[in-house]
Amino acid sequence: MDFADRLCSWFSENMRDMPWRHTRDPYSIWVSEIMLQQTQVDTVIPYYERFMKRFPSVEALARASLEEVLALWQGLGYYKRAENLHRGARYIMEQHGGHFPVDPAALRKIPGIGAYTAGAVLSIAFGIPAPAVDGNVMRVLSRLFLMEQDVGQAKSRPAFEEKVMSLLKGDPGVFNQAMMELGALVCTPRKPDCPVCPVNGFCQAYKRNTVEQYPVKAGRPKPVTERYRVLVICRSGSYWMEKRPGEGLLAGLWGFPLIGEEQWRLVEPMLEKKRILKRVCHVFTHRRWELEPVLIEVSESCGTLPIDFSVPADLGGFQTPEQMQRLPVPTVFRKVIRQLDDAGA
DNA sequence: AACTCGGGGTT
DNA sequence: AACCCAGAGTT
Repeated sequence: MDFADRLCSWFSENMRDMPWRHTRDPYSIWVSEIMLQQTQVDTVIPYYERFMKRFPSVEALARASLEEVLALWQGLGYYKRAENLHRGARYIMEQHGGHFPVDPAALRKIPGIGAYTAGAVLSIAFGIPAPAVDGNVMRVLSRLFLMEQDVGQAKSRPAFEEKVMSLLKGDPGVFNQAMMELGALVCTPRKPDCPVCPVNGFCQAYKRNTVEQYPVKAGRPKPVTERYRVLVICRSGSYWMEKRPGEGLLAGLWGFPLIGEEQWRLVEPMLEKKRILKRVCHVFTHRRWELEPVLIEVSESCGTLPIDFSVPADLGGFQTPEQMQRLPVPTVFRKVIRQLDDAGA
């Protein structure tokens, strides 16, 4: 039995059940792969179920509004993925008559499909031998072959893709998924379970007892802390929310106005009804927000606040709790809303 | 090549 | 607290 035989036979007996493993429909595989980018399987599953129920086909997704797609995506993170998925559906309708191209170069032109996702769709949906190299696969390969390339660097990718192709045999979709499953269940980042690994006989790092020295990866800088006051402006039971700018962090999502300390010092003395809520902390990959929410009650337009209440309704407005529920509001602002609820507001 | 872009699970 | 996750796009 060679490497692929052992790997795939282990996979057939140990693979987890996932909704997208019951189909080879390219649209279904595409949606799952986009959601799974930098996101763990158990986190994705409920989002995937809801998404496929609402948008069962490329046509259905292409017809939808971006707002509705973002609303289903809220809480999943990396919201550009949702925008690209939506754009991609319209692109596939217009450029390919609603059918997925079976060609690698054509797939790569679809927004949001990069080297990994193209390989995943080609192999899983179409059975084409193509490398699908994600973080799991790089870790497995680096241990198998003592690969010293930094897995965080783009220039390392070709070496990993070559190794995959040298091992690939049988059904490419099964093989690629088996490699990822091995990385997720056995060849884990810390404390890998080498004694039960079906391919430990092929693993050079296991042979030398250096498994935990792989993969090689440069460290990340710590998130930078930013502090803001959050203006939670209440007018007769509704709350002021704004659509964030189209670029940058949490682009296009809805939230409360954030102001720095210096601006707060100008506004704070002029406010009558205010109430400081419990601090909210939220960590992004490279930033850490420490938020101090301030509940402010106003009757009419409050000129002392640095807010323009006369913007178009699609850019900002007073929202009832029910309306807030339907808007795409990222987790950090949901945390603020939670403090509001806890405070009995 | 480096930076940006979320949120949550694990250890 | 550190690390990682079925990565891609921009600069």
